Amino acid sequence: MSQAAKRKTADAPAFPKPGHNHAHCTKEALRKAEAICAARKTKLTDIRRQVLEAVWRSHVPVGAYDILAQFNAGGGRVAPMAVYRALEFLMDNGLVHRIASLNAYIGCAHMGADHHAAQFLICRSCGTTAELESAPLNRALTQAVAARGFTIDSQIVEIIGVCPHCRDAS
Amino acid sequence: MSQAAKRKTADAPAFPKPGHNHAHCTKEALRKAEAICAARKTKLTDIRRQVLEAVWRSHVPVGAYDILAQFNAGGGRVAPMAVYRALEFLMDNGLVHRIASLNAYIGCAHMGADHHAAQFLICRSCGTTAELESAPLNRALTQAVAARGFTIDSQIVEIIGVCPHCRDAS
DNA sequence: TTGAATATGTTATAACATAACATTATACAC
DNA sequence: GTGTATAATGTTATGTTATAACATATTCAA
Ligand SMILES: [Zn+2]
Ligand SMILES: [Zn+2]
Ligand SMILES: [Zn+2]
Ligand SMILES: [Zn+2]
Repeated sequence: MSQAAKRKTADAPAFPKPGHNHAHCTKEALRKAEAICAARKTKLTDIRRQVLEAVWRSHVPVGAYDILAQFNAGGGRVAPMAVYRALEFLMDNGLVHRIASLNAYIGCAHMGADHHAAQFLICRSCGTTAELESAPLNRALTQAVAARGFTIDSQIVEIIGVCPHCRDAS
Repeated sequence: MSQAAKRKTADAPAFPKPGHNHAHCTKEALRKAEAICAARKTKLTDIRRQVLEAVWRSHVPVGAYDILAQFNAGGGRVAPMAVYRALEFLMDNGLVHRIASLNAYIGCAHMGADHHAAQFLICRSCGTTAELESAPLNRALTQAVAARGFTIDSQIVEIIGVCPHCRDAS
């Protein structure tokens, strides 16, 4: 394998496939979340874990009220605040991202990498959303912003399009 | 002037200054909007023009209900739908952009350039928001996305930070 | 001039998010 | 263990953003 190919692969992990073993994604996410909270001495309480699990049900961003509906499906009585507070905790701890263009939330695919500067690919066909993580893109962005004399705090990068699996299926 | 400096200048137009002649910005925007609508054979009706003017009151993105409040300040009775419909028209015609991270709207700084793929710098201090328009950034983004097998439809790029004027003032 | 398309008016409601304050749980010093 | 401070959750209400559905008016061309 060439160096170029290696770099490309490193920059471009696979887009989540329709039939993949998602139980594994979820299990890993929960495991890492426990580890991160332990390391940070923050508490992954019941409701926070449940919200994290709800967010990891799939690779499609989920709305706060969708999570709420899941909780209350069996006659529960959870209030919106509880969900929003859990989401805030999870975002503060780098376990979940908010997708601004969808008003929805998704599990962080790079827990522990300490990036509050994620970039997303959002399939408008299946909804699957993946983190991009491209070093060249980050460099270009940093440079373009600096050239304008602007000091960057945070960023929202959400690319809407069609994922490879939906493209191949059509 | 060197080629490099020219390129940099071309890539990095000035961030809107606090004391600039904003009446000129507004006037130009309205003039271009008329021209674009004429060319596209779409109608810049009264309410649409008024919403466009409201959006151009400053370089700070404005919320739909803020626009509504302006209209109704003198005892008017405009409904939210009217504002949202006008905004939809203006966005469809490339005259206004939505800032997803703020749920707010801003006049397009490059009318006629046919870019539904704008990128924004948002000052968290003064609120001033400018379009970025960086060719290297666009190239990096296109390439990073293509490397993932993703077909891009549209993008949301919003960089939050501190503008040069606020930085210098602090 | 009449019919189709476009634009606006009107009412209601959906969808997303936070404020404010009460209560309960946890941890830690004493 | 007891008190006490902090963190977490519960509860109620409300704020904010956006759209659905249907009625009416305007425009424009055949
Ligand atoms: Zn998965
Ligand atoms: Zn897809
Ligand atoms: Zn101006
Ligand atoms: Zn500023």
